[in-house]
Amino acid sequence: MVSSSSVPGTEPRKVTIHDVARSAGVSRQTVSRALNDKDEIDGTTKQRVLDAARALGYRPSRFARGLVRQDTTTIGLVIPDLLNPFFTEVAAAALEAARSRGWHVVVYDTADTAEEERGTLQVISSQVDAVVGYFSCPEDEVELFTRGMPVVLIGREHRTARFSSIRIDGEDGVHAAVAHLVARGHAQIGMLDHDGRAEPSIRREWFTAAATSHGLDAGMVVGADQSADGGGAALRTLLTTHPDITAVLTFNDIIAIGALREARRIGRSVPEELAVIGFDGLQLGAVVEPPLTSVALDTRKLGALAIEQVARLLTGVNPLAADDLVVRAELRLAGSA
Amino acid sequence: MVSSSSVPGTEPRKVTIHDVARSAGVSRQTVSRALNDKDEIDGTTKQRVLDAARALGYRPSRFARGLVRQDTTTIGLVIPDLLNPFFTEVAAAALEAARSRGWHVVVYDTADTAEEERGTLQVISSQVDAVVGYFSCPEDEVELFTRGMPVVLIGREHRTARFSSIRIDGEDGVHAAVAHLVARGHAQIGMLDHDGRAEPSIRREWFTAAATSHGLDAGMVVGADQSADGGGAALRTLLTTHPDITAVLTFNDIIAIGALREARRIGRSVPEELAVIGFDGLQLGAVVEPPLTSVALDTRKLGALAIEQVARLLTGVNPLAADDLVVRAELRLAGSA
DNA sequence: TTGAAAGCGTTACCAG
DNA sequence: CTGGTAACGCTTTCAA
Repeated sequence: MVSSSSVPGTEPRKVTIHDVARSAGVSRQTVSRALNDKDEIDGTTKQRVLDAARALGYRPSRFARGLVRQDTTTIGLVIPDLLNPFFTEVAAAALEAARSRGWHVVVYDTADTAEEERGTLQVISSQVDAVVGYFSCPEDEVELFTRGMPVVLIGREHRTARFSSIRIDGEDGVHAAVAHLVARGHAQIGMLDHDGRAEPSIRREWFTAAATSHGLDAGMVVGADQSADGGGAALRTLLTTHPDITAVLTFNDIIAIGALREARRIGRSVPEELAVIGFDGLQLGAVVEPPLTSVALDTRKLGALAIEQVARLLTGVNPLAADDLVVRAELRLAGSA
Repeated sequence: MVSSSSVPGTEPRKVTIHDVARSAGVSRQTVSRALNDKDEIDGTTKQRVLDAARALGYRPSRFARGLVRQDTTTIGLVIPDLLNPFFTEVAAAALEAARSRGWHVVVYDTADTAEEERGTLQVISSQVDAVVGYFSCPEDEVELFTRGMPVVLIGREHRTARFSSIRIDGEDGVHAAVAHLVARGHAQIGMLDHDGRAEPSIRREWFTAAATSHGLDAGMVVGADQSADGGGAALRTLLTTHPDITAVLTFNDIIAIGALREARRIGRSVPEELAVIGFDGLQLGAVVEPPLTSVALDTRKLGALAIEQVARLLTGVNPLAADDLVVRAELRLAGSA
């Protein structure tokens, strides 16, 4: 697939520490000392070595160095789509948490395809010490490739989990959202769910439970494509079949933003004539008009928690139990509901 | 799930290929063969080795492996703020381009601080084969730490460049934007520039040139904080001092989106009473209402070009010249102007 | 089919 | 302050 472009003879042999040593007329040891800023070296010698190194364009091999001093930790961060603001936020949070530990993070964007995901799995184990992220393929497969390497799944809404996984608990948040709407006098509440996956989302289940507990019809749900356009289209569909709906919850903020836009287009003012509540609490929700009310997730905590668990798994001390690997979503009021 | 003993000080010595070999009663290379799916091995032996490896929780050292077969390329991607949608898009593009080459990408988010940038520079050279990204510190410093490693700067709007750098050329795009506004009858056009850096931005220079060439007042410029709120505040300031302004260009889309929101708040309809044109052409511009007209950059091309140049630098064949390392911005009409 | 030996490029540990 | 020598963990010859 990828042709390794190699013009014969152009490939310059890699300059090693040995070459520098010879060029500077010292031993490899001394070169190492000069380059690593050790004390036990004469100033003149050091300068001579440094000059030689520069002249030769020498760069130490990260592999050789890593082999001998086993102190660098690199984790692999696997996300389905960096352009999806939710994953962007999680990634940023994970990067920050990793950086504070001095870790390096290799990021893999699987483009939401099983193929890329598989490709990533194949290569990742030879590049990192642990994996954090999101996989949609069967856990067996993930386990197969990651071997004994620590794996922390983020926000995977699955029931079984052989790995550590950070669970997102939106039950209370969604309940609060529905309660809020009811308190505002809404009696017909719909939902724009996530389309695509086979089974109904767990977020929908939360909605169903909350609506039911308030004695509402929990059946006014349509699937939406995971995009703003998808949210708009879904809202249109929903209002066609259920014209008396006055409020909608959505699978996530992207869909909610699309619904917001659609509402404006069809002339229903928000929140007066249509209340909209998203899910995720993205920063993006603050730039739309009106600002989006959302069942908000603390994405920084999400990322930080994942990295924290990786750290524990890596050292083998006190890994967090499933009950502690939870991030709870909370209703965050803004202008749209 | 195997939990390694969680007693402090019990840090288990790393399992090496040697341990597996001994456990399976074979030599090290036989283990290597089994693990790497080579043909020259008996099925039974292979299974025995695999079992032993699994039982011991063996994972090959990526350093040792990398040392002996030098075939993996890892590049470092340095960005100021992953949460800034512009950099998100660039990062996604770079990831995609790197992935298509089978490269790994270590991402560093410098949080827009000189300190983190410096920290990154210190460690990056020992982790990657080349660097792509954005630095705000003096180029001398960058050079000092990156040694002879290929470095490609993205969209750095500086005049001097000792490294390869992808230049963003918005001159024609901004000219087209101003021409468009003039054609629509706008005679008072302001700009919301980027605040913060010392010198005026090059984007402002483009605006000045374009406005002047149309015989307009190019002096109606205020600085804006790089955020939606900043854009809103800046618009307010601008309209206070120049109430007759009917159109604004902005340093980037984030600021423009803030301006859009502010316009709605103060009751000026867009584009009828105030035309707004952003810069960058972010996907984000499509979800606001009205959709944002923008001098758009092809961020995918930006990322792809950077990776392409890294590839050439790495192999040493035909590196692109400065003239080819340019991404031109183009006016993309939408609803806001 | 398997094993012994020779590196890969670097740093750590002792000598001098 | 400097230089041998021995790892580090793995893969690649080359023999057996």
